[in-house]
Amino acid sequence: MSEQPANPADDGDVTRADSLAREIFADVANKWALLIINVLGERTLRFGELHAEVGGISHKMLTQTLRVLERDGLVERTVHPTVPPRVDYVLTGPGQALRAMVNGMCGWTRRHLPHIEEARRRFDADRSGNA
Amino acid sequence: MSEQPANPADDGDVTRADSLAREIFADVANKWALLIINVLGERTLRFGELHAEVGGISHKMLTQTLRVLERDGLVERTVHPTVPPRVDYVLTGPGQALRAMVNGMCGWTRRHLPHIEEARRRFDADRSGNA
DNA sequence: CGGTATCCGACGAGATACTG
DNA sequence: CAGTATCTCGTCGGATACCG
Repeated sequence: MSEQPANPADDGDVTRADSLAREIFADVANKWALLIINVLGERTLRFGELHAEVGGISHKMLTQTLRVLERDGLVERTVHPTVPPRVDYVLTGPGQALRAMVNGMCGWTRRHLPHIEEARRRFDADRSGNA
Repeated sequence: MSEQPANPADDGDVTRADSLAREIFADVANKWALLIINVLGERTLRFGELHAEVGGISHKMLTQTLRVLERDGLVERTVHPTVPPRVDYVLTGPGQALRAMVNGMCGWTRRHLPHIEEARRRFDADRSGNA
């Protein structure tokens, strides 16, 4: 990520690593993935609990996003062969490291909520004036 | 954000604030917005410079995302009435605070890149086996 | 150079129904 | 209860072209 001065000597691998980083970043930098990581917090949650705690996410998107996170090794999925079935999700080490940042973002959102709300009003007011 | 125990007494405002938080979070929690905030870093950049530094973003998405960020008061847009026109973008206070977290995420991506790459290989290998 | 508008394909994402 | 499959539609997002 970030700046690559594009050293002419070491081509062919920097770019590969960079595109991979982009890919991973895209996996993680979306609304649902971040919300899931956030609610997963420290403790293990079942599929249904996740569904309830995230709120507003469809059954499909939840499984889908969870698979991506599982594939990237951010969450661990444990299937208990009981009936009815029970599946637990828990953050891995890297997942928890990421969660710290996501938590920061959530805190940021809460802290700056008034500021942003006002910024929006001003912005919207300005463009009504000279439409 | 985070857990609202849903106190039965104070309805009607928590939910409004919460949905607003969701909205803002959604504005910010997407690939392009985060990448823009990241490259904007500390210093002011022109539209064209941003376009080049982000890399892979279309003309349209750049303007579009910038407007959202401007509306939420995360970036400040300054138009110089010259010819050819020149437009500068810079992070506001809240924008810089957020950038810190985004930077963290980028660092995280770089650090865990090998781990994730391997996790992916294992995941993909496993499901080839019992397809 | 920066922004807007339009067209259009591709995927994101919900609803529903079925399996184990 | 958890997951997959299919169908559908809305929106994201790229390409192009035109204004200031």
